[in-house]
Amino acid sequence: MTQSSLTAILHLFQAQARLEERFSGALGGVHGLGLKEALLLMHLHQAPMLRLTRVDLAKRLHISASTVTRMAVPMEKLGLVVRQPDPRDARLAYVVLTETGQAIVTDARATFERLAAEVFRDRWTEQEIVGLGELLGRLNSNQVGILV
Amino acid sequence: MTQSSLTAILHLFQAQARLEERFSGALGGVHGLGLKEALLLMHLHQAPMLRLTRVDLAKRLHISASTVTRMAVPMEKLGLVVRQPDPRDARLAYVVLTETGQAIVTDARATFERLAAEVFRDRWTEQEIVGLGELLGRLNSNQVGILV
DNA sequence: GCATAGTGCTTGCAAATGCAACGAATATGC
DNA sequence: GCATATTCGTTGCATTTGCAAGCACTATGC
Repeated sequence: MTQSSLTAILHLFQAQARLEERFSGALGGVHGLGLKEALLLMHLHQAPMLRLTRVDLAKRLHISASTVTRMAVPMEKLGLVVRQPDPRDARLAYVVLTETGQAIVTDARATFERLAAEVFRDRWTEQEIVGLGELLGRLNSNQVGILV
Repeated sequence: MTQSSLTAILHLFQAQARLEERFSGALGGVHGLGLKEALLLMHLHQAPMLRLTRVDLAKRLHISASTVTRMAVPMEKLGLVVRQPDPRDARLAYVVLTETGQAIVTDARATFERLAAEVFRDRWTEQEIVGLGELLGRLNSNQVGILV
């Protein structure tokens, strides 16, 4: 049991490292977005009112709040997101997806899907892909994800 | 097919982010090693003659060669690894695991196994863990991993 | 053999990132 | 109500990291 657990975890780390390289390059080339920027937009895309606070984003992306603050600046300048203070709680500053941002995120998601399909194109059956997704999903069962 | 592929990839990213947090914290607390340092040592541990060149390490760890150079410095000072030039090719500088390093890597691997087992402790059957490992292993089939 | 190309490693520099401290605002305990 | 604790967001600072350039060495083509 401990042997198979270690195997699974090490393979997961290895797989992620390679996939991140692959996705970062391709996403950056197509949309000028980094992988992390794309994931941020996708989180906003499936959030109620297309918005999330910065700490909420930080938790979902597993990065620090300061990084979210800094990532948001250039994305605001590009018009992908807008800063929106909360009228009830003056501490909160939502990051809101704009219409431009929605268009970009739709595009980025399509690229994501294409890249993901490529990963499994050879030697994978639909059932295996679904199985992998379900097992990994179970690992994230107490997490907030992008998927609807 | 593209939908299930996307699901699997997004879950993989999400799972890795959480596991990296978990493992980084625990490994650092126990051995004073970062996750990446531990993985570097584990790669050396299963390599022929307990050694690898810096570029080889970089490829296996999916980091740049300069990062390997810099990571090696403090680990040499701690006596975990030693620099060993190749007599045949003066360009090569192997990173060699010392006896101290072997002891540490054995320890770190035990910690790794314990942490990995914890991840799956609840709601996972042995068969599911093995299945996950095999599917992820297939994603890495053309990669050089740590596992023997 | 020699010129050229390629490889391994290091270093300078810039970008990214986390941590801790801070200020502002809200929540809590009494 | 008020004092204290907590939360959110930002900023300064240090650390980490990759990229590009450079140096030393080796392989290749002729």
